[in-house]
Amino acid sequence: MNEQSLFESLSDETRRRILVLILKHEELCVCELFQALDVPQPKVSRHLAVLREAGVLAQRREGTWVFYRLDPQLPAWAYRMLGLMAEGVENGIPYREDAERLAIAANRPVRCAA
Amino acid sequence: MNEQSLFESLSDETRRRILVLILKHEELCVCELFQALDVPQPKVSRHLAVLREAGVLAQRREGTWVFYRLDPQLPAWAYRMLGLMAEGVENGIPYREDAERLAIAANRPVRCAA
DNA sequence: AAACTATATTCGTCGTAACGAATATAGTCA
DNA sequence: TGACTATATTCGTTACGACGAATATAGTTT
Repeated sequence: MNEQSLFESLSDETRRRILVLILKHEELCVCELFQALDVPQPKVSRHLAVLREAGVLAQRREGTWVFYRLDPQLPAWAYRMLGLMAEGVENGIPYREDAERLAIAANRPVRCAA
Repeated sequence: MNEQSLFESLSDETRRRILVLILKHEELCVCELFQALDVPQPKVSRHLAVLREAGVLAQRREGTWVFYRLDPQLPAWAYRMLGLMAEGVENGIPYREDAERLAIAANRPVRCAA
């Protein structure tokens, strides 16, 4: 991760919305994200690529699904910064609606309890 | 301050350099800033205008000098985020050099001790 | 008033980021 | 193999941000 690409990542609202959801849910797949944000799938994929190439997100494939999570190599200060970002925005528009749409999204991958 | 303009502000390195210096020194004038960053004065003024219009910085005039400081109305989460940003970058290039150039800048306004 | 210092703005140009639309790739299952 | 699901990429266009250069404004001093 380099500093410039981290802050460029945060300058786009779609990417902040993705990050806020992932911060709260640890790991999400593309189909959960584009339904939650209510945007076209290619748009989410392009922004996920930006976040991946910036070293902010890491990906993991499982069958046809691709799961995204925070890159474990993210420096501590950056991780804490993302937490404050989320704290600052998560109660506003459109973040609250994103969380609600995620809850009712279709075809979500099954997750084991603990 | 609105969220979008805050993060847009942080996406430019020149603006981050300005913010890191102001976080450490409370208040600086334009002539201190452009000497510390080693960039043309109009460039610093333009970036200061962006930060001011974003609600990140506030200004105060004193004679011909204009001093910039953090906007006191900045939300607490944003203020703490800027602190983490500074912590993350201040030991790298070009932030460390900025601090050194500020220390030897010419024509700095006189400040009273305490 | 003129001269001087400090700061701000305008202008024209250029690079780049985001977009919708279309299409391509990867993996699964019959 | 072919159908199907999930995800990624390319293409052409458009909007916007940053820059250097030049100039304007504001305040001070004589």
